[in-house]
Amino acid sequence: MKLKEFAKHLDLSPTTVSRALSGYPEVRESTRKRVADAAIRLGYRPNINAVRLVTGRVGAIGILMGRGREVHFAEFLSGMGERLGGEDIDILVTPIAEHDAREEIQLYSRLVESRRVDAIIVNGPRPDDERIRLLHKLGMPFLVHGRSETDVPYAWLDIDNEGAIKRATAHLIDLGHKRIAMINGRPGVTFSMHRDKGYRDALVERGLPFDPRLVAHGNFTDEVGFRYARSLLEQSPRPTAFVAGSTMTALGVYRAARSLDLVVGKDISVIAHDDVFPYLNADNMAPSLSTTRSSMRAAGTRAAELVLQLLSGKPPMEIHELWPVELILRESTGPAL
Amino acid sequence: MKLKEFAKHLDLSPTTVSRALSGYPEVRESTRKRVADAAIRLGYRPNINAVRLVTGRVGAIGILMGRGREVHFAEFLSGMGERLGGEDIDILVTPIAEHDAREEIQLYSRLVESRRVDAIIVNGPRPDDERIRLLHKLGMPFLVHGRSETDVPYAWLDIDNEGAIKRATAHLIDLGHKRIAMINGRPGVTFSMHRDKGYRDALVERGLPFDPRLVAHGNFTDEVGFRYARSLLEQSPRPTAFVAGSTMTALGVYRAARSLDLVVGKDISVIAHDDVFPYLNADNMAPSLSTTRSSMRAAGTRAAELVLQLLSGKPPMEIHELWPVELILRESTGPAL
DNA sequence: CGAATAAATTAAAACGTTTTCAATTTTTTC
DNA sequence: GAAAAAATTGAAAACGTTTTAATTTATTCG
Repeated sequence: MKLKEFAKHLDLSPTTVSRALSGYPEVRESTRKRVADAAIRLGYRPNINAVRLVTGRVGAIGILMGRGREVHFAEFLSGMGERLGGEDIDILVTPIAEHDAREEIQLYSRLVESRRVDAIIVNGPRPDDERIRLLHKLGMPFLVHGRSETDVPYAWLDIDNEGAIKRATAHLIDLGHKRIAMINGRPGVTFSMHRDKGYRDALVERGLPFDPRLVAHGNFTDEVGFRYARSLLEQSPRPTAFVAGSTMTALGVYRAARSLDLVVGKDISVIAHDDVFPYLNADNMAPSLSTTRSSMRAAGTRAAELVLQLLSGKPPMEIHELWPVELILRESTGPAL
Repeated sequence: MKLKEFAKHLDLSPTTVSRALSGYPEVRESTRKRVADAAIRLGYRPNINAVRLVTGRVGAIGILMGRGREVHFAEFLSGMGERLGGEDIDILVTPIAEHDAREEIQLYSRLVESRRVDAIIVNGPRPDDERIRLLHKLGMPFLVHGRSETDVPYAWLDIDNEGAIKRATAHLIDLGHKRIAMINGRPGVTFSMHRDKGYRDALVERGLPFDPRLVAHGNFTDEVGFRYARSLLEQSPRPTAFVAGSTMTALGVYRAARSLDLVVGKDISVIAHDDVFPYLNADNMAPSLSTTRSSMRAAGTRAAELVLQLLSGKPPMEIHELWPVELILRESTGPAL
């Protein structure tokens, strides 16, 4: 059913019907009601492509899904959905093979230039990020999940990675740990660097030396956690505490400890950052895992909200949000032996 | 830059330019080249909304993301991306709060009626699935990931859950296990039922009784695995083997065993279905986990391919694909004590 | 009551392509 | 070298809305 026939049914002009449905003020209340009812009864829906052509709006937010962080991505997406539920705005996901930075830039260009989306969410930003420069240059509204030092104005939402890890590390030091290992995220990404800094600052502030051999970088997988923890624990003297990038990594650290007959919470302490995944609960781990916690899902919800603000004209520079991170102590941390 | 100006630049009609760019045969090769070059040089791209309006095609595949299976979903999506890379087809993700079946149907209707997508992928089908009936009725091309008994023709791609679990269970029986527990997926979903059947058939075929108290259903989480395994292991006599729905569930089973000082691979055996997640490797678990394996990512890639076939006119009834599942034995399975 | 104003409605012009049908140009054939 | 056939190009009509500008209808006020 098209607008024209639908309007004829109602004995109204397409104009009025269109306005009634999109809630413009200049249509009489009784008319609006009549139109709305009929639309439901007759199942009329505007052709979305026609609407998009004429309004120039697409009704979609774009987001690239890189490989290696699918879990985080899914949670974030799910959070976005929570906010976007009633909004008639879609989420356009472009999967991408992370390795190729050039391909990535091309995909962004395509997304922008073919006008497939109204706004873009950038995740995993780097200190100097070409994507941010590109989007700024092309005038596409975008929100960065995380932060960058790229010298253009941009909207962002981030958690206080530096503060969180600093606090976690300081806590371990206060427990008497002297050799504290850090299994961080991918190198080169801002949030990893923030975490590195937090770690380092805590050491320096309390007069401990910084030993680069105690710091590792990699994806947030069980495997990476295991491999690094294992090799670190075989050193002598071995670290007595670990700061891990994710609960997944912590899983690997636990496994490495077990494989060497070390008891977590006693022989070694572990704190990990927890993005709060419904299927892997820090409370449920054995022993329960001390964490710095910030919900990825909540970030997604908020990010969607901020993008909507961006789209309704709020200047990017006014959208800067830094979330504090909780430190939750459970059984995996204890005094150094 | 619009088609009109762009055409004027080239001293050609919009018609010819349009044809040249979309690769129609009736344009001279030299002209096509000239147009293509100029398009790149001047940065001309057709306005996608105009194209969509006139062609009636959207260039997007829709998929709903339910809660509780985000991990699987993300892998599947990532696989789709692999196939859709060069295709200029987007993936439209609509997150949804799983609980509400009515909401779900509404979202499908919206997706179809507002013509937001050219095809839809349905996941987590149930034996009698209203979504499938709806999509069929509305004439929207769709592919089911999994199977259903809904009485309409539809295209599907599924793995042989029944055969896989039957083989796994039979293997455990052959090892001498008599009380084998099964921690399956959500109840009411076809694949869970197929797995139940495989489990049951294996028992019956080898003359073991079926005890419903040994079967549990729930989401694929560490927590569900732990809770059920723990409570099952506290029964007497306790099960000596577990068939688990996912590696995540197996993690919970491992934990439950450890909490009761039971050794996996010795005191109890565990086989789980492995959808192959990059961040949780069955080989890396301790002990390494025996699995029935089928890559979710590969399924996504293939699903994308099948949808493309559907869109190019292949009849749904000719698209039925059942994948065999490997059984990989590792350290978590051993003879019954 | 009639003019002035406000509210509600409509006709027609976008929006930027693709595609049908017709016209033109080029190539082939005899 | 003209007629016929084939190849290439172009004009104009869709596609289904929203929005601008104009018109009609209702209300207010002196």
